Amino acid sequence: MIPGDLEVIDFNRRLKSWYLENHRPLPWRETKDPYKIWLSEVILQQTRVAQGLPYYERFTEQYPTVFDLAAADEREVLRLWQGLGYYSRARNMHFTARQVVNDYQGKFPETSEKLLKLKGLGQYTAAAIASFAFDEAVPAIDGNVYRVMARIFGIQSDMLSNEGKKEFWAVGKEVISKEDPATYNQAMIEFGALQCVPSSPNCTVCIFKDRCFAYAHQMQGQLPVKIKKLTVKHRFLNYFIIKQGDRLAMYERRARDIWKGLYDFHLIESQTPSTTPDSLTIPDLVFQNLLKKGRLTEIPKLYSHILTHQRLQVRFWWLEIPESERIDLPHGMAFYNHEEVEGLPKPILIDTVLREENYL
DNA sequence: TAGGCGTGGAG
DNA sequence: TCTCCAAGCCT
Repeated sequence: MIPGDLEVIDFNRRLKSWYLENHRPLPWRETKDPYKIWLSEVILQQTRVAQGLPYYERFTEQYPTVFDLAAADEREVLRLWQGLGYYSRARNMHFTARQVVNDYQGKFPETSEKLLKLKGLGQYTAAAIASFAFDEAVPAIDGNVYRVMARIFGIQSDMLSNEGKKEFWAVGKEVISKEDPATYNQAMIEFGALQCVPSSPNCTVCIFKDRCFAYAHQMQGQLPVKIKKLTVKHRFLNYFIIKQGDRLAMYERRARDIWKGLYDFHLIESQTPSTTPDSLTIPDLVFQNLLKKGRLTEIPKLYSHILTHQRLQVRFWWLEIPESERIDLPHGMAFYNHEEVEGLPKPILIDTVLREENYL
């Protein structure tokens, strides 16, 4: 199934001509600036173009150069990232911007091997930047490309296993155009995104239908092979929004857990869905004290929030403290006024609740 | 190395 | 309501 030299030339010619006619005009394709290409690649990791595009516009506007990004506070970067998910991408991106400024005089390394050393850049992203910005002939194999390669070339090894990845990589190195690797990589990705789509691809109009393994064997639904075992954990979260005047008590999530670096409220996790605060175990003496001093109001709506590997059932209470009370907050918490709360990076769930409660 | 890490859209 | 998944990476 792996094409010979002549087939590779024919494959590349067809692929490139398809790309030139069909590709979407996306802003990061209009530049050779490695900084902007890097931004776009990090934003687009596990993210659809439609979702990432507005973030790319905002980031390039707010931080036109790597120096601007390096000079920003991490909190500010996370706030701009809010809603995109996988927040470690933003933290790593900020870290790497500072490294590029401090260790590389603001210039990105120009080979995939060196790019790979930077935090937040894996095999795919390093190859993408190296080929798009510096025309290095390395295959950039993302989910789209795995799918295209598995189907056309009939590669049946598990794309999520290390062995499988090696095989795709080896074939990719054979097939990539040495004359124009940048366009080859863009074209493979775009072909997967527009033509060779995951479900129900329209193969009758495909330029490769005469030489596609999956089409010949009607295995579009079976390829690529992905063996994944995902266990979804159920969690029950109980949030107390401590409010005094217009100020809310929030704290930064620092543990190795979801939403690291983002801000939320006083949280009590329970093993079962809770109905009343009385049924919760409240070990925190400071918070027990607060409960006595404040007025507790339940937000009746039960929120469910779905992450890749967790299903959250979340209940919220307002805990309003009279302005006259002088109080201590649980450890690590601080009060933020309305404007500050708006400016803090928050999980989308927290932002949604504050909007529905007409606070934001 | 396998499991953790968000959010939103589509079927 | 459920499943899949979308330009993956880190530990």
